[in-house]
Amino acid sequence: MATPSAAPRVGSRRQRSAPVSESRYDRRLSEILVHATEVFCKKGYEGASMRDLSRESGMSLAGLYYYFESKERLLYLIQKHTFSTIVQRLKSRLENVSDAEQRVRIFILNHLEYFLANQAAMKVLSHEDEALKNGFGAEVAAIKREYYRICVGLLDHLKRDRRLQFSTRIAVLSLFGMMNWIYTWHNPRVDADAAAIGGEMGDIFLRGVLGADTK
Amino acid sequence: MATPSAAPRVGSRRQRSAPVSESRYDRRLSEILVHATEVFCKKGYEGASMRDLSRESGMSLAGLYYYFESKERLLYLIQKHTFSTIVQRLKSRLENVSDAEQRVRIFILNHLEYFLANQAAMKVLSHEDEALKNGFGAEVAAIKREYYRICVGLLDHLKRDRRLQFSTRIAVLSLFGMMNWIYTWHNPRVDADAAAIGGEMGDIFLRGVLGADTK
DNA sequence: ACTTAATTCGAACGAGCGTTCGAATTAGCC
DNA sequence: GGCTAATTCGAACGCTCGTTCGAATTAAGT
Repeated sequence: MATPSAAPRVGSRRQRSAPVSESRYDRRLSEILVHATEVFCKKGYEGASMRDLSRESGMSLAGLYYYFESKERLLYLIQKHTFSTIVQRLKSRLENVSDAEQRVRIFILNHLEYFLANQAAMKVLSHEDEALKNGFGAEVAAIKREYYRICVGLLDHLKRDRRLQFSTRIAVLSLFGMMNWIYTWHNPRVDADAAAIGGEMGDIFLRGVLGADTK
Repeated sequence: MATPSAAPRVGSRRQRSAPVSESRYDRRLSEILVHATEVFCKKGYEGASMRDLSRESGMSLAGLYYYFESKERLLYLIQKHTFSTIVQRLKSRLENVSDAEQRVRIFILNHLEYFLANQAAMKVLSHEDEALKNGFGAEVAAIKREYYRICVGLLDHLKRDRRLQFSTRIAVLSLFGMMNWIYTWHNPRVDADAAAIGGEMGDIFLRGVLGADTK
């Protein structure tokens, strides 16, 4: 989960960008991140205390600070990793597909699959959107903007191809709304899997925008 | 904003259900609720302190407790009032319309109009969904369920009328997602008004579900 | 086995939290 | 103007918060 590798004290940044093998430090940090994600998901960022995180991850309160310098940076690490991963997977999946409609369907499927497979992390990402201040927030916001721009690109492509007319902005944000809202209602014991839900949402959304012919 | 009227100490509930004229107490409580909504919207329920609320509303910290017995009850009052109002407005607007598609459009318009006219309150309602514990939470959840059931009813009506086939649950929750997500992106200086956005969303959503003919 | 560096922890810090209480102030009524 | 009840407030309560520090423990290299 954690990219850096093999340096001791917090604050001093790691340098090797290609970690040959995951160090002990990295593995432990990843574990903590997983537990922290669960706690942030359950109690919210503000509502979760460092003592909660300590209890959940089985490490002493002070021990946590060996791995990151503040609670805020912890949230940053979770958000950055989650978002980077979903963008990277999307890009790789889009590589071999050129049909405009198929590309939108892949976007939806990728988003929902990752969302449901990593519900806690994605809830933290969606729900704690404004929790990070200044520098931390800006970096995550940049990834988010890139992700948003990709979706805009896909829909503009579709619009051009089929000569459609609709507001790309509203369409993209509506689609994100449909998908992201899932964290408030999805129940794995009741609801279908990502492929099925993605299919239904894709049907509704795509019929919706494809029906918007040029007058 | 506050329904009760004309009793002094917190805890003792008010009785007159038809307040002839808004008492001083009610007016002051409403003011506090408005300011508190703003603060909860800006900093989140957990992130906002009673001292923040005191500063914003211009009343001393202790003075606030003359009007409600806890921070949690304050959130409850805000959520309950907001939700009740939107449901009540919806019902009155639906009274004179019988066409199934028109009724869905009214639902969307009502939701977005109220959302954009009371952005702070609706963000608190959407974002602080799980903040209330036990009793308080249950009562708000009941209103929410009623609102949800109304929307299910509208879509089932549409399905029956036009002999469509789609999952009502997914459709309803997708629609709520599209609409509620607006609190994360709407910018009054850039984006259109509720009628225009509601039109676009209604087009996408309705073409989406209306296209789902029985095979 | 010994040394050095990496990791973990108990205990404490000051600050801020939600809430309470009794006294002070104000408004409404004769 | 004086009385009563409604309203407001300063000061403090006990508690939890995020963070720090120095010492104790563990792992790694020789």
